[in-house]
Amino acid sequence: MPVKRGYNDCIKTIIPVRDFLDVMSGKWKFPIIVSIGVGNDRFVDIQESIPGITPKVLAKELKELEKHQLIKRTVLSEYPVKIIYTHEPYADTLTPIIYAMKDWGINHRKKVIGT
Amino acid sequence: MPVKRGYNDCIKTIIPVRDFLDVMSGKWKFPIIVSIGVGNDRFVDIQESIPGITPKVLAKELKELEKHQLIKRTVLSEYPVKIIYTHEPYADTLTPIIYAMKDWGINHRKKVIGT
DNA sequence: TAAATCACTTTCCTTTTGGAAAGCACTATA
DNA sequence: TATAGTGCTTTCCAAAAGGAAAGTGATTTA
Repeated sequence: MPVKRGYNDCIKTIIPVRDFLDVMSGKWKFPIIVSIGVGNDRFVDIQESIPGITPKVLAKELKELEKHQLIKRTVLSEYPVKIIYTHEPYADTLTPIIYAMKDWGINHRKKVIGT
Repeated sequence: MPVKRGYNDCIKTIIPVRDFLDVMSGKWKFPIIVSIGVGNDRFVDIQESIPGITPKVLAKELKELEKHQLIKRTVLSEYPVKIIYTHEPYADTLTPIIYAMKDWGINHRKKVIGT
């Protein structure tokens, strides 16, 4: 006769992981954070540093990152008007995750090519 | 006169980060990996351990994770027929990322509630 | 007056993701 | 024969994400 089974509770890990994903999911947010992190602070510079991103998507993602207090938008009233994007300190908390993803990606590419 | 500007190259980080995202992006893959990791090996157990997931989505994501050699699907010919899902060793390479995401999520929730 | 620069915005469209509800195939037991 | 358990699949649909291409508005220089 079948033994009664029951699932193991993992909600204490799943909830924070999903909190993280709610903020940082999608194809573009990490590339944008990385680009700003290396010093790209202008819209067009960020755009050119990320292959394939369109201005529409970049504008939308920048707004979301600003909303979550990961980046700051500053208007400089010079000519031509400059707008610069910089990291808020909170963005630095993502650094360990970025390195972990980067390491995984490097290893994964080796694995896939090596197969 | 405007100073010539040029973007900083961050492609060596962006490429591996995107390789990672190509495999692991989406709302459900990490929760599924976590659930299997704590010992849920049956379809329905995994389903019940992840709030909100539907069987359609779970089936699709399990196939993708299997394709990427992160989990293994094993058929046990008992009655009733059992199918169990277990981690491949490769799934363990995600552990540091899962902990980093979890820590970030816990801290983020504190920050948001505390505001 | 025309052109250039910058930082986007707008429109239109396709693709991907997610979700609700029901159904199906198999086997075994009552 | 009817019912139950397991692991899905199917259908239909809505929402979100992504992309191509062109346009906008403010300003200043030629």
